[in-house]
This record gives sequence, structure tokens and C-alpha cells, in this order.
Amino acid sequence: MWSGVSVSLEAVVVAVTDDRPRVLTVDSPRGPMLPSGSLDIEGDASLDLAMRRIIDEQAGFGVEYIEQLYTFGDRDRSSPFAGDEDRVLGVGYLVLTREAATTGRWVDWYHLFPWEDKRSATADEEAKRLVAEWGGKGSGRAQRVQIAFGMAETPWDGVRALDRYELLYEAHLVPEWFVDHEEAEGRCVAGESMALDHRRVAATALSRLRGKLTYRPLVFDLLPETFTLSHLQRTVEALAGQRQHTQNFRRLVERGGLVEGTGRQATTGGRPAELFRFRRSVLTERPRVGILG
Amino acid sequence: MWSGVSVSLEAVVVAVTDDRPRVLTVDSPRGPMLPSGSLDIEGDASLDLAMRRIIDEQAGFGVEYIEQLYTFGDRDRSSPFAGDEDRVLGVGYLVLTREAATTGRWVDWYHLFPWEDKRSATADEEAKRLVAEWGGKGSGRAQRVQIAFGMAETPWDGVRALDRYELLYEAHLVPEWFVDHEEAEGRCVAGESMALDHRRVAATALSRLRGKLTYRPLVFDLLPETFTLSHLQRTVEALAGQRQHTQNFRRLVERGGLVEGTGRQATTGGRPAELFRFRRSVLTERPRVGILG
DNA sequence: GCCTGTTATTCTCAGTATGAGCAAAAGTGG
DNA sequence: CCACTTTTGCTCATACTGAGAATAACAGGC
Repeated sequence: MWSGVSVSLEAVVVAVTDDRPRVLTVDSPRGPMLPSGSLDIEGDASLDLAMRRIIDEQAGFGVEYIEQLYTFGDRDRSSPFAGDEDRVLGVGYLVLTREAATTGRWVDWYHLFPWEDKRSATADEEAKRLVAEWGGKGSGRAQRVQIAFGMAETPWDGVRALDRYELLYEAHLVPEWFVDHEEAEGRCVAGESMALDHRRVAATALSRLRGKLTYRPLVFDLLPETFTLSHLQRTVEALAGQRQHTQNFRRLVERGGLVEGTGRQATTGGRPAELFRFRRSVLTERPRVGILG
Repeated sequence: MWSGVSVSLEAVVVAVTDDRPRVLTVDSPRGPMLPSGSLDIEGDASLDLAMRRIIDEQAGFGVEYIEQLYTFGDRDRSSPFAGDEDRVLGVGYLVLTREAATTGRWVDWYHLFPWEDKRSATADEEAKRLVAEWGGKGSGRAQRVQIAFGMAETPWDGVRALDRYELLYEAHLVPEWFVDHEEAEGRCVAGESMALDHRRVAATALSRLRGKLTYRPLVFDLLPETFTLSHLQRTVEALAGQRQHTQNFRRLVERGGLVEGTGRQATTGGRPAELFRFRRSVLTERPRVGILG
């Protein structure tokens, strides 16, 4: 059936603009795709370098941070490419950048995963309701749903974004282009579909990014050199999908030595705010530098 | 030069016996290897299932936990196989098990990474000394070494095991069979070499496992159904490579609801200890259940 | 039986971090 | 000068942490 293996490198490129996290996509006949390309087995010395080459070719902007996420190798992931003869392994990458203007289309992260945004009072509870219904009929499902979606006494955990996506997928509530996009259109929860399993790759990136923010100050790779504390806070909130207590956030970040004031000010509509910058030396002072929960 | 890609699945199988973490290895002419095998592109439906199949074939014991770690794809990783015509991608897995008796050889984790064991007062400081020397001559090196090895005011962080291995490798202080095993024999730090880049895969597993212990109770997959609190503590210490304060550890684990007493007792040489078991329902009560700093 | 050594267990105490909220400061535009 | 917005400073109760004192329950030697 297949003649060999080919390796696809797939980037989840994230930027935050106007307090919204965005993911770079490329449109295709089978729905939006992540920027991706094949490993050149002769030319590419490493997977990381291959990913950088591909991003550079397809978008050509500055990469602030890059990290391998996960390798996807399910047998059916390559099937929709009728012409392909190889089994396709996808190596997913998380990429952070500041520049939001390039070729391609930036999709709001929460258009892909509406149930992940808990910032507004009117958060999307539809997914939770539908998946709870599905969880009710099937052994062992109920507890998985409870933990992933934070029901009963279990609290909501932003990091479990991947678990939530996988449960919704299993419950046929988030159809994708490559399989059940038409049949399940009726009763599916909101959220934009993507080609192949690219939405799952994006969910993996969301989980990883949220998790890593609890012990590494990655936000600063998404912000300009100087920023106000409320800008920082809104960026963190955008990624976490949850509001933070302003005064406590300020205490964490300022007294924790994550930032230092520049003396300059910015006008913001109310009282002017001081501009801060990331205090890099905090990395040598503390092993784990978190900015979230 | 190469005709295609082949995918190798490589397992870091971990068990803890006699308070020592051990890794399963298979001897080969080029040094000890991790249990590994090729992806069957027709037969294996997913990477996870492929890994399970291979472990079952090579060892045939009960897997308590399995998790994909990282995919290694550097161009030179497959070069020592003279006969091979494919570029080899290695997908590393972390596997936890309770059964330590199988085919293959169990290697003490800290024979691979002696500098990672800080439990005894006479911990190995040789690596630190040598790498500091190397860090002194080269721009930017010094800070990387400081953070990874916890020098000056920077505290030691067990999770940075991979960073440490990579720095030592870069400094040519941990020769491997496939490249400089002979030439650097003289001034290298202690630690058993492995074939290919398998020691790096093992270092990745160590880092991941230590990291995950801070928010997931994976230790219980390495312990029998019931255990004493000091057995639990010694197992955690074995993985962390660091001593814990007994009274505080007990408080964390007992008052945190991670375990529940069984009423039964075990004789231990001193006062008999109560036998405990993992309290599974803690997973639904708290999003993050850590057993380590 | 009593002393010693060993391991298990309970408790205290100070220091620090966390969650929640009150209130003042310093701008804007009417 | 006034309402409004945003920034900033401060308080307070509660929880979590690191370190250590003190006691309990066994085994073994004498």
C-alpha cells in the first residue's frame, strides 16, 4: 500500500495582537493548514533546522522561540492525499513570534477552540454540555470528561486543552475536513476546522504553551522590548484564557523580579503607566520563573 | 546518499528497585542500546501502538505508563550503520514499569549520569568542575553552564538534566560509542556510554520524568499497590536525585490526600510502618498533583 | 527487664506565598 | 471642577514551606 515514509514538519506559529492569540494558517482546498513542509533528507542537518528553513521560506519573519512539540504518526493522517504513496509522519513545532504581518492568514486561536476562552463572563459552555452528555453513556468516559472539563468539584485547568480537544474529537463534536466535516455538521460545537489533524497539532501547542508559562517566562518572546504591566497582563490572559487579579499579578511580576522599570511612561487612557522591560537575569536567580498560576 | 527515511521507536524503560532508578538496555557491538525497533508502515496503526508492540516483543512485561518524549532526527545519528541506506528518525518514549526482571540488562540510571545523583554527601562534582572550565573559554557559554549546573547564586535544578548532558556533550566530556569514544577517553567525566545518541534519549527521559513528578503522581506507577511512606520517599528521592525532608514529605503526601492508609503494617527494622495506597480520587480534586518540589 | 539503636510519626514555629479586596493617584474628556 | 478610566499602593486572612524538636514503637544485646 505505502512505499515509504515521508516526514512533514508542521509549525504552530503564535503571535498575540490586540489581546488575542493568533495562529498562522495557509489556506488549501481541504481547509486551513499549518505552515508545513517536507524534511529534505539530504539537505537538512536536523529537524530544528528543517523547521526553521520551512518557516523562513513560507513566511520569512523573525522567530523568537522554537520548540519541538510532538510527533504524529497515526496511519490515517496521510490518507486524504490521494496522490501520496508514503506514510506521513508529522513533527509538530511551537513557534513564537512578534511580527503578525506576513503572507498567510492569522486565525484567532479561540476560533479554533471557542471553549478555551474563559475571559468573558459569557464564556462558551456549549462544548461542556455536549461532551458531558456523551460522557454519560460509556464506561470510564465520565471521569475523563470530569477531569478535562472541570466539572463537579474538579477545577478547570487551562493546561488540559489537548485532553479537551481529544475528548471532543472522540465524541464526534469537532469534525475536521479530512473525515467527517459534512456528516456531523449538524450537532457539532463551534470552532473552525482545519485540514488533516492540524487542529490537534494546534491544541497540542496550546496545552504546551500554557503549561510552560507556569515555569518559563515565554510571554516576553511575544511582547515588544518595553511594555506596560497591563499589556503584559492582557497578553498572559489571552494565552491562559482566564482573567488574572491585577494587583496580585503585578506583585508576582514586579516583586518576583521578572521585570524592571525603564522610567519612561505610556499614555493608556487613564493614569499613565510606566514602561517595563524583561529582567533577563532573573533566569540565573531562580530555576523556575512562572508568570501563570 | 540516502534512499529514504526509516522510523525507529526507542524506549527508555524505567523501574526503581533497591532505591535505584534503572534503565533497560540491550547490548550490541556498538555499546548498550535502548530497546528499539522499526515502525511497520503497514501494520502499525499509530506510533504509540508500534512502541507497545516492540516492547512486548523485546521484553514482554507489563507497561504501567507510556509517553512520547521527543523525536531525534540529526543527520549523523544514523551514520554508524554502515549498511543502512535510510536516514533514521528516532521517536523516543518514556515507559514506566514495576517489573524489573526481564531479558536485557538493567543499568543504574546514575551510572549513565553520575553527576545527577546528589543524594549522598559525596556527590560527583567532577563534571561540574570540568564543564565550568570549558564554560570559561567561549562567549555565552558561562551563563548556560551557570544555569544548567547551578553555580554561584543559581540553585541546582534536577529538571535540567538534559541541558547538563547536552553541555557536557558539547564540551566533549561525555564520549559516545559512535563518535569519540576512543579519542576522548582520557579526560572525560565518568558515566557509561551508549550506542548512537541513546544516552541523550535517556537524558531526555530523566528530565521529563523529574519535571512531570512536580505535577503528576507518576511514582505510583513504579511502586507496588501498597507501600510505606518511607518506601515512597526513597523512590521519589531516587528519581529526583535529591534527599527530601522526611517530615515535610509526609505532610505533603498525607495531608495532600495523595495516599490513604490501609491499616496494615510492615516491619522495617525500626518502628513498624503503616502500609499506604495511592488515593486515586485525588486526581479529580486537584488539577496538579505533585510529589516533588 | 533494661538499655541502645533504628525507623516512624506527631507537632511547633517562623517565613513566605496566595487570594481577595479597599483605596488613593494621575491622567482623560466634558 | 467633575465623572471616568487606568495605574499603583497597601492590608489581611489563609495556605503553603523549610527546618527542626520531640515522642512512639519495634529489634537486639546484655
